[in-house]
Parts: sequence; structure tokens; C-alpha cells
Amino acid sequence: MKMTTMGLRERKKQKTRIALIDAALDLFLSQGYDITTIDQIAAAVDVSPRTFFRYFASKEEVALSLCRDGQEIFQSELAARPAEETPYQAVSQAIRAMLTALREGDPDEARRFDKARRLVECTSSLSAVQMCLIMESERLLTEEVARRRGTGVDDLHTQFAVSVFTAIGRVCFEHGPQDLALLAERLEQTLAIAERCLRPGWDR
Amino acid sequence: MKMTTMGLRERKKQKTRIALIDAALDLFLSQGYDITTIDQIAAAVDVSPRTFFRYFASKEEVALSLCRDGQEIFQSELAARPAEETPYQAVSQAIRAMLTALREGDPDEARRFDKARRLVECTSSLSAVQMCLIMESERLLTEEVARRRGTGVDDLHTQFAVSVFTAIGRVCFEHGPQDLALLAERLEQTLAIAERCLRPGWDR
DNA sequence: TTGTCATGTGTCATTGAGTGACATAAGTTG
DNA sequence: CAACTTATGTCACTCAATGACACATGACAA
Repeated sequence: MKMTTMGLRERKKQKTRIALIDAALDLFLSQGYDITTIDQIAAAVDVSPRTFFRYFASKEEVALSLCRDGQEIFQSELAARPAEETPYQAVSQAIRAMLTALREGDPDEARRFDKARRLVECTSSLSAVQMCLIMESERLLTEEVARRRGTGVDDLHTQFAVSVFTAIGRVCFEHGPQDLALLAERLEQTLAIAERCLRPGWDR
Repeated sequence: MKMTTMGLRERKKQKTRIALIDAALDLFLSQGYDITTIDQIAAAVDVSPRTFFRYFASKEEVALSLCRDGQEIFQSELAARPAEETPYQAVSQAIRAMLTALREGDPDEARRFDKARRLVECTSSLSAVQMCLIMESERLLTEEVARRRGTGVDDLHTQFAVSVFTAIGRVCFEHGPQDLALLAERLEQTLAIAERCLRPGWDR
């Protein structure tokens, strides 16, 4: 298989997908999420409403597709951390890596990410679904932490550690600034606080 | 105003409300949440579908009304804690008080609470909305913690503390047993772990 | 009790999300 | 060019949710 080109069909699909995301985010931010209809989004990209649902299972999904991308980056960065690191070390490094990846990647993608975060921030129904994403990702995180701690996923201490990690992430991303540089700064401050509050070796 | 009786009209409304909740929970648990329609719930209580929406704003709300009740109990218990207590002391005592209130209250209510928790546990769309509730309640919690710590609600340390409290609550309630007695046990275990992980005075 | 007022409920119509079925158009491969 | 695969459009439908209006029922005063 060639990596240079991936067929006209596939490229068209990617293009439509991006166009749908951009149109949706812009409409959501300018008019409000609830008022905006699928028909409007589809019309803006000049596809049928039915086609929209072939790309995204729901109205929420198009808004949260970027958040999902971010979490997938985090998960893969986490899996790549060396096994010697404690859970806390691995998780904090993985979050840093995710932010770095976003800052060094496609600038358009970073702008979309900002838009998505601004949108979720001011739309309660989306905040709820975002939390659903976080909970999914939390399950994977639990497995990873359990592995590093050598416990099962039902271990209370492991679950507590995972919840603390989620807490750190939420403090950063939920009420944080849109700008990725400021976000990285806020992350460091939050991690510093966490380290001041937690006993050394708490995550072992 | 008399407290003994509260008028036939009001009593009828309470009765319909309870009946709708019970019918909904039973249908949701037996058939599944998504498959169950408003029409079925309304038919089971022998009211029109339109009336359902006069009691509950959405299909989700009827399922989560008990969770909301629980959180309101928590909030009022928290507000009643003496001002000298640290945030952690106040919050942990408030959670204990909430569980106690549920165990000592109406047994029917406790059974509904169990059903609701079981339902939310196995229905991802409801988990999402429950998280939305938790986030609402988190805003109030942030104000309370900020007051006790003498900071603004934007203080990072305060936000971290609140997130840790939420983490404790989620470890208990989310993957916990249905039974209220076992739940209280799990709470104590979780609190013990938290105290072992956190530095003394971390919440000051 | 009766008449008046307020309020809860049923019926009807409508919007919008989401899905299944089927025909057609477009890209892929030989 | 032909045969195949896959994306899209159209149509019809279910269900959640809301507004409007008429009607029934409980509350309350004379």
C-alpha cells in the first residue's frame, strides 16, 4: 500500500469530514448549539442531511470529535511511556506530550481544537457528553495504572489514583484558557499543586 | 398553612410523580433505557405522554431525579457543617450524612435509589447526564470550599481540592455496590486511602 | 351548595434528531 | 470499457420534545 496518495475516494471523504466539522463548529459558536440544525450544517457543506449521519452518529459527535482525537493522542502517548515510570510520572508526561503534539501539529487543527473547547465550555449538554468521553478514556487509564501498580482494575487505591489523574486533567482543561501555550502553563501549575498535596510515593 | 395535609391536588401530583418514576425505572431496567418510549411509561401510569413532560423535562430527568435528590441532600448537609472544619472534614462528613439520611429515610425511597444507580451504571447515555449533575453540584462545592479556604473560586488549589472530592465520590458511587450498607463501607475504605495518599493539611 | 377562579390534563399539530431501505452516482480494479 | 465496490441522495418512518387550545377538576368564597 502506498502512503503518498490514498485514493481520490478516501481524500474526498477526509475533505467532507473536515468541512462538516468546520461548518458545525462555526454554526454552533455563532448561533448556539441547540438552535443549529443538522440541515443547516449539511446545507453549508452541500451534502444531504443523511450523509451527515454517515460521518457522525449524532449532533454531539461532530462537536466532540476533536476532544476524542485529543484523548486518543493522550492514550497512545501514555502507552508509549517506559514501564519503570510510576503511574503519576507516566500520566503527567503523557499529558505534556499531548499538548506538545497539538502545538507542533497542524495549526488549523489547533484552531479547531480551541473552537471545540470554547464551545464545550459554554454548552452544558456538550459538557455532559464530554464527560462521557472522559469516562471512556478513564477505563483505559484504569487498565494502564493497574498494570503499572500490579493490581486489578477493581483495586480501590488504583481507582483513587485514576480519579486523581482525571481530576488534574479536568482542572486544566475544563475551566482553562483556550490558548494552547497558556494551557501548558496551567498544566504545570496544577501538577505543582498536586505534588505539594500528595505524599511521595502515593501512586505506587 | 397546615403541614398535616397539603390539599388533594398536591397529593395527587406527588402520587403521579412517584408512579411515573417507578414505572420508568422498572421499564428501563427490564427492557433497557433506549428501547423504552415515553408512550410506554405514560401508558403504564395511565396518563397522556404530554403529561409526562409536565413532570419531567426529558426522558433522562425521570431516571436521574433520585440522583438529583441525593446530591441536594449532600449539598444541604455540607452547608450545615460547622465553619471550623477543613474542606475535607466537612465534605467527608457530609457524604456520610447523606448515606445515613438515605438509610434512615423511607425504605421505598432507598429501593428506588438502588434501582436508579443500577440503571445509570449500565446505561452510558445516563452516565453522561449524571456527570452533568455532578458538574453542577461541583460548582456549588467549589463555592463552599473557596469560602472555607478563603480563596476565590478561580484558585487552582481550591479547584484541585474540589476535583479530589469529586474523585472520592465517584470512586464510591460509580463502580460501587447497590446496597447502601456496603456503600457506606466502601466510602470509609476510600476515605482511608485518600488520607493515606494526601499530605496532612493539604486542603487548608 | 353553588359559582368563580386557578390549575392540571388530554388532544392535536409541529419541529428536529436519528434510522432503515433502496436506487443511483462515483471511484476502483481488471 | 466492463464489472464491482462504495458513497451519496431520496423517501418514509419512529420518537423525543414543545406549543396551543379546550376541557376537567380541585380550591375557595359567598
